[in-house]
Amino acid sequence: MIGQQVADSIERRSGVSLWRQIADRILQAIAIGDFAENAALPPEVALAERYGVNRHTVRSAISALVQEGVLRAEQGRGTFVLSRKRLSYPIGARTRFSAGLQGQTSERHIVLLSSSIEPASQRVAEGLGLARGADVMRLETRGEADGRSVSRAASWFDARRFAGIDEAMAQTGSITASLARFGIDDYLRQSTVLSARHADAADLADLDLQPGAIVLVTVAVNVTPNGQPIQFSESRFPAERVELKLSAL
Amino acid sequence: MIGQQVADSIERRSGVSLWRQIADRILQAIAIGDFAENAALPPEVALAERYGVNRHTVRSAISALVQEGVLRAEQGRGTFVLSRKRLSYPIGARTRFSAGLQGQTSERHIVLLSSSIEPASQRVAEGLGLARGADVMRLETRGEADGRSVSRAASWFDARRFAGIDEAMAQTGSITASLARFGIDDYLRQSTVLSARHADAADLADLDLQPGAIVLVTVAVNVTPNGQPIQFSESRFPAERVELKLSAL
DNA sequence: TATAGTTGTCTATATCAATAGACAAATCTG
DNA sequence: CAGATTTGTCTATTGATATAGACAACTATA
Repeated sequence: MIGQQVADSIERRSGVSLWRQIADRILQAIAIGDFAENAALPPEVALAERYGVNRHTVRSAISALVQEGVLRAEQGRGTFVLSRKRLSYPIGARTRFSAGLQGQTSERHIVLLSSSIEPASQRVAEGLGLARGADVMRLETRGEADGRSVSRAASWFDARRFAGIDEAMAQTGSITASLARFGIDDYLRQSTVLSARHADAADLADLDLQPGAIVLVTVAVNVTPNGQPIQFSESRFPAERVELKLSAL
Repeated sequence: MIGQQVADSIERRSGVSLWRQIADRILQAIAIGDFAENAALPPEVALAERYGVNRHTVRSAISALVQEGVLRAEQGRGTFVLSRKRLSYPIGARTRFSAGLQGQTSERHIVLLSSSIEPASQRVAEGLGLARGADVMRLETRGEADGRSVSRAASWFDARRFAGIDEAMAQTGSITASLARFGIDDYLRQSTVLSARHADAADLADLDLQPGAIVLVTVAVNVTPNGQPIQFSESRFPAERVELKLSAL
């Protein structure tokens, strides 16, 4: 047994079904590296014993992961790991989507899903240093790497200062490039608050997740080098595909 | 409706029961501040309609939260919010347990649960810059603030250099103070990797959580100012009680 | 080519999760 | 006090979850 892999049992009558808990464990074991890519999982009977459940329950977990494209089951041979480990997404003073994932993926970009102008809510106004109710431009975006959805975010900008930033985003596919059109050559991450929760219906659809998945949530403010807030954002990352690596810049 | 509170619906046949999903939503709404302390929740029928479920399902969610000490239900009057918002736990180059929570709580300390000497696993050895299998001291600790469990961690130290650090921890209740006894006046956080998952059986017991809860997981390395690794740790935070605030120091 | 080991399928049963409806009990308001 | 609002309790029914056992289908290997 590698590391301090705890032989933790499973919780009953928890509101989370046993098959989902086991699927979570398997996903995590893969992400941690307990199972190499293309390696065979232990046979169903062994897993059932290890988790203290019926073989059929293990089968439910596995079939969910097969559906999800993480595993491949072959009758008579075994069940094999397909999926890669989690992407490691760096967060620090200079967080950039594409720069951060360099080397880990061959292709990545941001897709603009929608944009709208709305009055600033309390927290958006605070984050951007505007009056509550002031016009803000809201961009809904999805980050993709190698065809997998790795993030889903809402960003808010001062609608007056950054009028037309939605078009810039659609054209460039990059926040950094879009801000450059408004004379912002550099920006820093001022603050990041991190939490986690179950994915809601919107997350499931946008990030192509299975129900019951967990998302990491960051709420952040980007500022110019001299401290003026320019972007307030809430991003959601699928915990099964992404981990956040904090660099203290 | 405050902010962009999405009226997101609930996922069926997800492996996560509806009542648990709704309990999660309510917890989150409280943590975000949608419901003030002592405020009344909307009546059960209203919640049922809002989430598109039966009233009994909402009642299951509420009774779980009552059990958990987050809500208080009073017949004829309504259901009220007891719990505080989430603690905001700072993470940066100088992360210290007690220093970080200053101002948010009146009382906090670290409890040493157990200690042992074991051979270093792969990742511990890498983190501490030791040979795999070298003796390391492992400390299991729980962080408490105002009587609530807010973290659960395993820490590893070079057993030769820090022989007896377990006793120091037991006496001082502080990592910083214990390290000082070994001539470490200052240390920095070199790296932090962040992920999230469902709480396992050990987490549930240690952090006094209800089954189905989510934990934030950080894996970190602390180093001396000149870069020598001294501590490798894996910490788990209950997502419903704690958020992590990243400071780019 | 046997045989052991593995995944796939079927039937049956018990428990949990969710819906539905009705009414009691407590509280608040006019 | 009367009526409206809200939580608490009960019964009944349906579907999802989990267990149990048996056997078929396929694969690898001695």
